[in-house]
Amino acid sequence: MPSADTPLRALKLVQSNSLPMLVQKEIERMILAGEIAIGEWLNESALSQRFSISRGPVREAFRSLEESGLVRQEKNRGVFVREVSVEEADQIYDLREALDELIGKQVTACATPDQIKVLHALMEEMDNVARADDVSPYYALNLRFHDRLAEFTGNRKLVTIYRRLINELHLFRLRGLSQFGGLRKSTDEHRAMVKAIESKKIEAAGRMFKAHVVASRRRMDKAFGRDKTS
Amino acid sequence: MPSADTPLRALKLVQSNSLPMLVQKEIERMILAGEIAIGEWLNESALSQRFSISRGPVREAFRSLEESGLVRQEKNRGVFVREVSVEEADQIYDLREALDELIGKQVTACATPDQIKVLHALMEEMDNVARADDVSPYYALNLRFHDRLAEFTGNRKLVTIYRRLINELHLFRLRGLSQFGGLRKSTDEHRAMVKAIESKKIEAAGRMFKAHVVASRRRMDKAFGRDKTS
DNA sequence: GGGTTGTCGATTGTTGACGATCGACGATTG
DNA sequence: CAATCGTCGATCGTCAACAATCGACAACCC
Repeated sequence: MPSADTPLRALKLVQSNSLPMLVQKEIERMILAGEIAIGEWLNESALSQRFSISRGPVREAFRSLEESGLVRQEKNRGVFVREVSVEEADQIYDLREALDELIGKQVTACATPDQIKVLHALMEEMDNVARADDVSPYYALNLRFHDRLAEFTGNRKLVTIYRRLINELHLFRLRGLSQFGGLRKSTDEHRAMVKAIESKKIEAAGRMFKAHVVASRRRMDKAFGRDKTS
Repeated sequence: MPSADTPLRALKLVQSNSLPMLVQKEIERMILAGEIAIGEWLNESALSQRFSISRGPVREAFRSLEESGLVRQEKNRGVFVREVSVEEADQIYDLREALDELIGKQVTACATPDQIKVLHALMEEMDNVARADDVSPYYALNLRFHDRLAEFTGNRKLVTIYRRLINELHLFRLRGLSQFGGLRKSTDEHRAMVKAIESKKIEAAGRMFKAHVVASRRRMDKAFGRDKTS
């Protein structure tokens, strides 16, 4: 949390963040936090008034958000929070399988002891909330866990793409509000993944990561009451 | 080439394309065609005057272009065509390996005879220009070939991501204008890829596609005079 | 003369206003 | 009474003007 208490920090903040960027981040936060419902219409002037700015920066933020897949724009109608269909979620999972496999391999190849410590710490936290079957914080921690893994590859483009996909999947999950459980199994898989990283077996880690996504997709399918026997 | 000769087409065109979108596409074209140099500064008002519109739509187009990775924005300074570093190109190739492997597998799993025909046609064209060592048209055909393959997966998100990566790689290539040859080897690999698709061997196709990216990266490294012995 | 500081033109950031378009509501007609 | 058409309010698309910021050049001081 970057607090702007000192003038120095405030200066850097003002220099780096433009109005449209700030608006973009705030709207993104609102969408991901569920403050704006899926499919809901985003009123340009209402938002600009809410932020006490004009419509220009809001429109620019909309363009960024559209490109990153969070909203959809209809000409002369406005922008809406995107609704991710089942088919699309499926396609995203296909991508995640490939990307997570890559993440597993790359992290195994280049992870530092410090980074592995971070992973262990996150796993411990997740263990705690999983024991209490506390889905909401578990979900957040899970996101952080996978995000860190993506970061540890050192591949910034990968991180960007990965985050966008996760965001869109989040959009899909928000439709059915069930957080589909399987917390214990998930933690077991995480443990196996980190173990694979520590053992420096690149290919094995890749398979492990991919398997985790596959299992994760299965859990989701189950929660949404559809079987993928094919 | 979508000609707007009939009023019906023009209507659809006007309805779907907004000014910012048009500008975005045009600037994207200019960048990829090399009409604007790498690192070059994009003058907001100059562009708006050139298109006979105001600065608003241009600014919105900039936001989209930034999010898609073609330009970089510096606050109070303007936007510049992004310069893709060697490190970044490397990272993109890592991603391409994973994505192309996925593409190979998925296309093999679901390609229709018609689609395979399209691939054959493209390969034949490439053969012709390769025989003449005509790099420029070969390059364009190669892009189309891979783009079609991505499309044939039916995974729209994959297509979007793939195209962005290809665009950024193109940005990198534009730095050193050498189109790094190896045309014959490239066509051989393409033939092997399509053969794998036709034989319906999913895993083999995946490996073949990945290998093509690896070889392609090697050729680039060579052309840029750096060895990857590590 | 080297370095610093003030000033200026150019460009970006932001705004408020105007015209165009859309969806909804109510009037009209068969 | 139902279906269609016209009108109206709300919202989007676009624009032109204003304010803030930057880089460069020149004047100034030591």
